[in-house]
Amino acid sequence: MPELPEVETVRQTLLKLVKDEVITTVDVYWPKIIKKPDDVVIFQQLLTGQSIVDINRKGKFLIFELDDYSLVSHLRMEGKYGIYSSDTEKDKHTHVIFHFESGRSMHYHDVRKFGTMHLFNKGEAERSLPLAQIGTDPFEPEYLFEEIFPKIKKSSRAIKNILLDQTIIAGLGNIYVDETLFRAKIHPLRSGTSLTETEGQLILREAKDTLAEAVKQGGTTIRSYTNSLGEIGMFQQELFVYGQTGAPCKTCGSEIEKFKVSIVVPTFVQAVN
DNA sequence: CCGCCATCCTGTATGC
DNA sequence: TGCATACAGGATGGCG
Repeated sequence: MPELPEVETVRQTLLKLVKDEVITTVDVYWPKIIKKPDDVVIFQQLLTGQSIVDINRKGKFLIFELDDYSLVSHLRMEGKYGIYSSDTEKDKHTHVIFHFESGRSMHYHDVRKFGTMHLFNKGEAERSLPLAQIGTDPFEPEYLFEEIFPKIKKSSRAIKNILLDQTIIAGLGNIYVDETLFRAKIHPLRSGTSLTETEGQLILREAKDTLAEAVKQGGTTIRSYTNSLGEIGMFQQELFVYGQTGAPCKTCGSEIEKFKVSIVVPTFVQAVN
């Protein structure tokens, strides 16, 4: 559920809280979250003594830059990081705790346990899965029409599904795809092959603009999302269609209707008029 | 190569 | 009230 703007908000908030912290020990309560290395004990050993130099982001992935390693973290639907004093009890849904020399600790909390962590040697993260397959993020310089539109144009899939495909554009999920297509006035079921260059340019521009506005607002709070200070985002006030089923359209006043784009990648909502 | 689908999870909502 | 079922959703890997 956290998409690019929410992950970016977490990155900025968390960096201020943990920059230069030094990891002493790591507790892992749900080992399946740790995807690499295979052995969780090795994961814990490698992290010991590492300091957090920086936090980067690619699409929806957070990348903790340590002295010798990069820790790639995906929050999936409900993953959250919070900072506490080290004597704070873990709660039911805390699955990983990073203890710091300062006496504070960073808890990874994830009700659905879908989040993932991959630890790589420095420099190897970008060319390894999962990052290796991830496409351009709209805030990277490679976010160019001539790079991306050909990939859209050759796909027979619905444009909504194409925009959700992280190998083509990184960072969009259901919320921002729905908002982008509404703003671009492109129907979500239009096939990639049917889109004109003008429409493609419009979609890519609206995607970036929508994400940029959402980052400014601190993201969108739907259900449980908050940043690492427990703060909610404000972009939900700006939503035209996502979660607006039954509400009047902000541009034409007609009722927002919901329909399913596909079983795997559900729901789009839009106004009828 | 391409697209579809199951899988991983559990809290919340809905149906009977 | 309680139980059963549906639903939400990102990325991966397997299949046709």
